[in-house]
Amino acid sequence: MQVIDIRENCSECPIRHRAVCARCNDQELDRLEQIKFYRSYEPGQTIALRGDDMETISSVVSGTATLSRVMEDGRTQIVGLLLPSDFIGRPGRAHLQYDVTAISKVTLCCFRRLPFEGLVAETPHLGERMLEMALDELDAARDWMLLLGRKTAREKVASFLLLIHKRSVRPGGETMGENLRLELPLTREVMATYLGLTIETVSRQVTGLRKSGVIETEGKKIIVIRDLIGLMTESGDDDDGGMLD
Amino acid sequence: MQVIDIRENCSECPIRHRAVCARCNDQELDRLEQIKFYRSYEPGQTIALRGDDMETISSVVSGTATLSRVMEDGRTQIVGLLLPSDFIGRPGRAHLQYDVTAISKVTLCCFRRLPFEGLVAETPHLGERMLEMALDELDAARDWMLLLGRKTAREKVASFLLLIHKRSVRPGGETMGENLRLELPLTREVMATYLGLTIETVSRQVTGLRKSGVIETEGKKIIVIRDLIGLMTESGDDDDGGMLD
DNA sequence: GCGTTCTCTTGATCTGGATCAAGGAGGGCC
DNA sequence: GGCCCTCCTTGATCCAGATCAAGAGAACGC
Repeated sequence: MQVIDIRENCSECPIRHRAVCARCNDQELDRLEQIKFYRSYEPGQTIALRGDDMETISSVVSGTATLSRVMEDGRTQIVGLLLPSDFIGRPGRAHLQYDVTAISKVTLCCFRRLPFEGLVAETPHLGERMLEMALDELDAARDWMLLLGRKTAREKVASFLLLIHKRSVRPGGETMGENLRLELPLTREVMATYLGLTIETVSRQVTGLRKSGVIETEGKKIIVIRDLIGLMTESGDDDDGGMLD
Repeated sequence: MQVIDIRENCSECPIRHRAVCARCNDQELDRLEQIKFYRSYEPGQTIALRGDDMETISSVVSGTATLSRVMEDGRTQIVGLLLPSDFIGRPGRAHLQYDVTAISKVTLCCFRRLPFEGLVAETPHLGERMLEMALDELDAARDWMLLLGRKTAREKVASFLLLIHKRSVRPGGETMGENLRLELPLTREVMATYLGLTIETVSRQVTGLRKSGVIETEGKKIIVIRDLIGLMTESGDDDDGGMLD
């Protein structure tokens, strides 16, 4: 792990309008800017472990990390993917509940917890945004509960590809809606751990989706969606994908 | 559904110190008291459906309700149990994401959404408490993801009994820690829908736990925990059960 | 260039939990 | 009391996905 000295300007930050600071005005942003610092991690590196003191909380600026829970015998479930703008840690709790691991090169924008909590108390925009983000994550977690509890392996893999598609469209909005070429930020193993499957089953289902013409693969990490509607059908979700407002 | 006219006194409310209003002082409570009203529902009754306008948000005062997600072909996953003090609805979103169903007689303490949102904006204690509750629910949802994705049927049923045990101890704290006689507020079918299992598997696992001496049953709804440590072992969780602060 | 290593794919077999199919056991109601 | 009706239990069988096993690429170091 590396602490980076360069203090970049918040107003040019790539996650400025989606992160916890999204609603802050210039003055509030100044205060955050004064206490922030950056850290970065290499692929595979542990960012934090369950039970660790959470002295700092942070936002993902770039890269992908996972939030996971491990049973004593080693069985592991990823309970959240952390993509740019996602938040790590929670105010008011000193210990982390999950393991956090970088799966690509990750840069975090960090704050010491106590000063940040003070700022939240004084800055309604920050508290509101934290609540909104927590509720969005709660909805995402509950959707994932449906996936884990009731979907078939095929539906799980299709749903996962749609999730990556949905999240990869957002950043700049470029070529919006037709960004059908996905670069998976995860290995098959991470996918399996997220989907509640084994690596072999994930591999077979990707092959199955390819053979049925819904997707194409280029190497291991690139998936091209050939038939978005077909993929949505395979995912078992009702068309709308939920969320109208 | 029945709207109840009697305006009970908040300060004597059974969920006063656990619900969304837990942190409010007397003055704040007065303001809430002015806009609240009660509704009650019979077992099996639908409280709200996915996509409904959420004109009111509410807290569960008594009884048990479920939050569930249904696939087009009928497969259903319960994504949350709503016990007394739990909150239904979210500020800032007009449409509900899940179906809400009463599974016993349920009484809700309701607020119209827009006035409530106004109050949240002016009452930091309310916003803070909402954030805390949302984050607690997020942790619970993530723990459930581990259960759904990785636990065996036996572990799921044992974990469920421990969950009910944990939640049934809290209310008054009476006979704390030794409240080993559980009255299940759910049928086997609801348990199965919550655990990502079928009703037959739940039944077999309850029988299995009984035959191994960990629990005893009295009729269908009463479970007596004979060996709490054994039940924890069967649940597959590490001993501590997490959460130290 | 060429092992070495890591990840992914594919095949064969096994198994936990689903599904299909009968009862049993209360409990409410006349 | 007796008859439904609902919920639960138990047994028999099936099957999706796990597990076990063996390569096949691709990436990397030297």
